[in-house]
Amino acid sequence: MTIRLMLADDHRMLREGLSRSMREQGFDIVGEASDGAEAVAMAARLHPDVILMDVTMPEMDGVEACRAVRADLPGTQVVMLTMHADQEVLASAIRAGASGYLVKDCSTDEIASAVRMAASGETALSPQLAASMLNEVRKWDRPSAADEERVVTKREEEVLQLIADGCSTPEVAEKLYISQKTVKNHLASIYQKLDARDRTQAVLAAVRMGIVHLD
Amino acid sequence: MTIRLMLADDHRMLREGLSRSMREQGFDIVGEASDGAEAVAMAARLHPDVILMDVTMPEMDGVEACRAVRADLPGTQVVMLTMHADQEVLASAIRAGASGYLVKDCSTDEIASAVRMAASGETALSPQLAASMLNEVRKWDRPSAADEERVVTKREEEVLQLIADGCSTPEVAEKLYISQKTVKNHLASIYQKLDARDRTQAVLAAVRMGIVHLD
DNA sequence: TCCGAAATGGGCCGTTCGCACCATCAAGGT
DNA sequence: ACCTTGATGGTGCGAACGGCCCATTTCGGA
Repeated sequence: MTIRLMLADDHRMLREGLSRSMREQGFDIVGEASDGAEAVAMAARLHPDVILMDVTMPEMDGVEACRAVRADLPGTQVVMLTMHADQEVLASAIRAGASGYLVKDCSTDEIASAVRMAASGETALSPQLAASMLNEVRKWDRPSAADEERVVTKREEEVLQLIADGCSTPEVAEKLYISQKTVKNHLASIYQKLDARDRTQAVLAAVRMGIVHLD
Repeated sequence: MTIRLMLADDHRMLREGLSRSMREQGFDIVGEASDGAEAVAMAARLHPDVILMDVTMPEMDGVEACRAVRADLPGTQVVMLTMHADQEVLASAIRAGASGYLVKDCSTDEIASAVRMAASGETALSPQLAASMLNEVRKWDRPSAADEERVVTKREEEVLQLIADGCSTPEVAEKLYISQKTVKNHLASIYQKLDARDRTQAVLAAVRMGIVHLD
């Protein structure tokens, strides 16, 4: 019932250090690969429970290797290791099917914990990464947090929301009890403010800015 | 240099237990509130460094209270406590300016760690929440990861993306080296598949489904 | 081998859109 | 008192749009 662990990293020193640490933690180190392609081939042969995989490797990067492994071996989980808390890479890794994502300066205990979680089907990521993701979420929110500094007026916002909800100009006019011309005037004003040239761009810009919401 | 901590939770038992634990961890518990409104008023009087705030409270919920505190007291950080790893609430809390988000069954050490991180301007969240967020990211990815089960064809997807990027029909035609008519044909096909009646609705539907991306 | 889907294209027609010009009226700030 | 802004409206024009008919070619699966 010991977890069969495989390592993939191009730095021998880190690999051997990790190997020793993980063995002490009670894992069975079944193999070590020094690049992505080798990792994929070795995994197909050894069917490890979990692979600790570096992101930056020669031949094939860790994310690609992770994708390949996940496609071939559903029973094998992949925990990514990286130098920096980069949420871009994190997103790629998640999409590639990684079960965890750790920055390299985390403790042996943390790595062991992440591996055990991965083996039991759970997901883990370093606190640093979590914080990074939170900052991302915050960034997404910034525009809509600009409460009173409205770029578009209340009425224009209503028009935009109705357009986003699927209304045409006549329908918007009907729902707001105004003429089609007024709706067009509001739209023209919106186009200027949001630097859009048609309703499609205006609605997309509004969505990006959090002015309107998709249901 | 000890951190001045305030607690806000409607359950006396939990509050007192937390108070004792945090005192043992070396924090200075300056106040305890039993609902959101009281928490906001007390925070304005005491100016704590960090508030440990429950999400579900009478009078004013934790998220609202957090928003109020963050608006009044820039120097006071808020760490949210919750029963469940609900990413909806998490997102709200983040938007309200929370510096951390913990599930209630995490250890005293974890709470203490999160409070210290918050006090030093960092952000923390429980592993459970991290996993929850990862699942969200995965979910967002599912549609695009559903490689072969594509609702729209590759070509239609290209058209949609260009429209989303701000191109008109003639411009899409030019960029794809096809006639305007073909672009219209693709769009007509898209309208059927996505149940849209114009390009605006089609693009919005595609955005919702993760088919196209906003930059 | 044949069928269907995908991708390419044409023509026609009515509607909608975006832009140009404009006017009126109420509200709020200098 | 004046001026700006927001919201309401009008006319007209040319381009774009969406729906409808249709055809051809290519390509992979039944």
